[in-house]
Amino acid sequence: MELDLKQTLTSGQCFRASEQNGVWTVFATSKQNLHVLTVTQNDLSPILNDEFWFNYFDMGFSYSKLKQQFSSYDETLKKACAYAPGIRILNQDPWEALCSFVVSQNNNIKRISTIIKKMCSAFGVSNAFPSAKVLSEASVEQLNQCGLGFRSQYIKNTAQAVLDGTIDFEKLKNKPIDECRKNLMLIKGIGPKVADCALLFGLHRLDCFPMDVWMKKVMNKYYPNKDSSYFGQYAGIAQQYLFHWARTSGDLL
DNA sequence: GCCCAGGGTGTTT
DNA sequence: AAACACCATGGG
Repeated sequence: MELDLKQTLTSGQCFRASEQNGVWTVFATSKQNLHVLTVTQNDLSPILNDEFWFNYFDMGFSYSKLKQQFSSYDETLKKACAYAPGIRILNQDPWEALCSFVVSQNNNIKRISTIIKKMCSAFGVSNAFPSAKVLSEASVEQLNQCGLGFRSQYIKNTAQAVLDGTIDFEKLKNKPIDECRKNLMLIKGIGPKVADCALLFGLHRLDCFPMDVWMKKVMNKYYPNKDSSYFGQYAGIAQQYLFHWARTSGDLL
């Protein structure tokens, strides 16, 4: 079914999935409600038979056709697609995605997961992702308890912006991508990379092309005189294959 | 001890 | 506009 749980859930798009003895547990938010998934690679029916999780894993979109196209672009992208062909772009809650990638800055994936777990347990209702209201009202000292460090104030700024309407995810859905990025970057603590991740993983804007340290290495080495437009309207998906390959395969060394 | 991590801000050239 | 220090924190 061209969904690989491990490849998708460890590719650094979401930070609340874990595996034990082959059993995956995923926590996700929808309209401030917590969804919990328990699933194994051998039996994906909990995803295929549930409307929310079907959409979360983007099961309505054909990745195989896209991967064929990508593989004709160049050898690097072909290798990245073949390395983890079961990756799909998740449809995450916009608020949770934005928050998560504010946490991600100058940070590593394991520590991001730990921090978000602490945030959910400290500020969330029965382990759900904390609301914007709760986080905006939390003190910097309380947020620091989660290990946020210098990002505590950034989280507060972001939460406040969502509360007062400076950021309105519903409106962003109908706006051109440049306008979306500009809007998000009004907040102190949200730069181009965090904005792109929030748009790609939270609002499913597949043309967004987040440039983190790994993607900068990839672009410098393999695409020295190109930019994201080279990858077309689904550049964000190409980015995800390239990112995961670069970060975990060791081929870049 | 140093350098790095799905970066951003503020200051200095 | 490009280069740089600084930002907390844990792991290598």
